[in-house]
Amino acid sequence: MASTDPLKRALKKEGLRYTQQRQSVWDELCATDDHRDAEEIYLAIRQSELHVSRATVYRTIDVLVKNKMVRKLDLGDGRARYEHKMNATHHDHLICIQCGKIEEFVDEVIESRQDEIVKNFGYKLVRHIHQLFIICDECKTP
Amino acid sequence: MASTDPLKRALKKEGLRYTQQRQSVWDELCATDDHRDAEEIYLAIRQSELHVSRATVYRTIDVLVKNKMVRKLDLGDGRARYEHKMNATHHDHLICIQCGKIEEFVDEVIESRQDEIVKNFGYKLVRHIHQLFIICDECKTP
DNA sequence: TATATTCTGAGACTCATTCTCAATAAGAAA
DNA sequence: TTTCTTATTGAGAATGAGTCTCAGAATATA
Ligand SMILES: [Mn+2]
Ligand SMILES: [Mn+2]
Ligand SMILES: [Zn+2]
Ligand SMILES: [Zn+2]
Repeated sequence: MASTDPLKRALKKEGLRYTQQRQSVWDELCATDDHRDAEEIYLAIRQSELHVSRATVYRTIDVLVKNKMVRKLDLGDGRARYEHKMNATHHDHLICIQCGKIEEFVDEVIESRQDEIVKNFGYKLVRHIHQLFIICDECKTP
Repeated sequence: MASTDPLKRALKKEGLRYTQQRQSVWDELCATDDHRDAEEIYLAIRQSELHVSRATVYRTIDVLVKNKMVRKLDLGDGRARYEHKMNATHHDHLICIQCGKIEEFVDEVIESRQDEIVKNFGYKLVRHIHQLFIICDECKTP
């Protein structure tokens, strides 16, 4: 019965126990499609009755990232951000350098070009980071 | 006579004084084409007779980055890396996830595709980060 | 030379993240 | 269920890159 539950499946695979805390971290990450940092996840869970520590939030996120349920983003502002990968396809990000707003983009031309570049070097692409920094409409002073 | 010296020109423009310490940081950054962190720059200068503090290394690098003489890179390993931009054209990086080796690439197709993506959103591209993580030949176990 | 201003270095500080370890909870076994 | 073993948790200490402070040193200006 646990095989359809991605959290339980991942924990079993890792030889880890299922706990309320781990469930709450995963639930909170899935609650929005935002790109939030660990503190935001921590505070959101604290809003509810459940008690979770920062350490547990970080530790659980690590498991989720390792099992490809969550993506970790480094947007250059000194703290990692996370987004769940439930029924999400690969995409990269546009970031407003003024307000931090994040938008997503996909471009097949770039994706295949990346593979080609790496192939020309004789390597294999493991992963990539592609971020476009812009100034969004609200932040543009006319 | 100072107008041909990029350091003196930048310092003048910023209303800052020319000092031995600032010269040494710039010299050390130009000494190699590597992508080094602040500690490496600091230690390299210390190898010579000149005394420089970490604070001054960081402060000087900030001035150089602001004046586009040096590029700051965030390769995801927790500390910033720097490369001088003397007679260097724009490029992005391939990084070995095993040994950290860095190689450079340029791709005009990707560069123009980026502009197009951003234009479709109605924005203007300020800067971008594009990193391809691979496993290099030496790190590949056959 | 005298005076005003900027720079510098040592080390304190910040802040996200990781670590420690005693108390607690999960789950296997009985 | 109760017991027993082991993993998990939380509080706060530790870490580490980078920043800040401030008194003394250096530089520019008069
Ligand atoms: Mn996203
Ligand atoms: Mn480079
Ligand atoms: Zn904005
Ligand atoms: Zn390698």
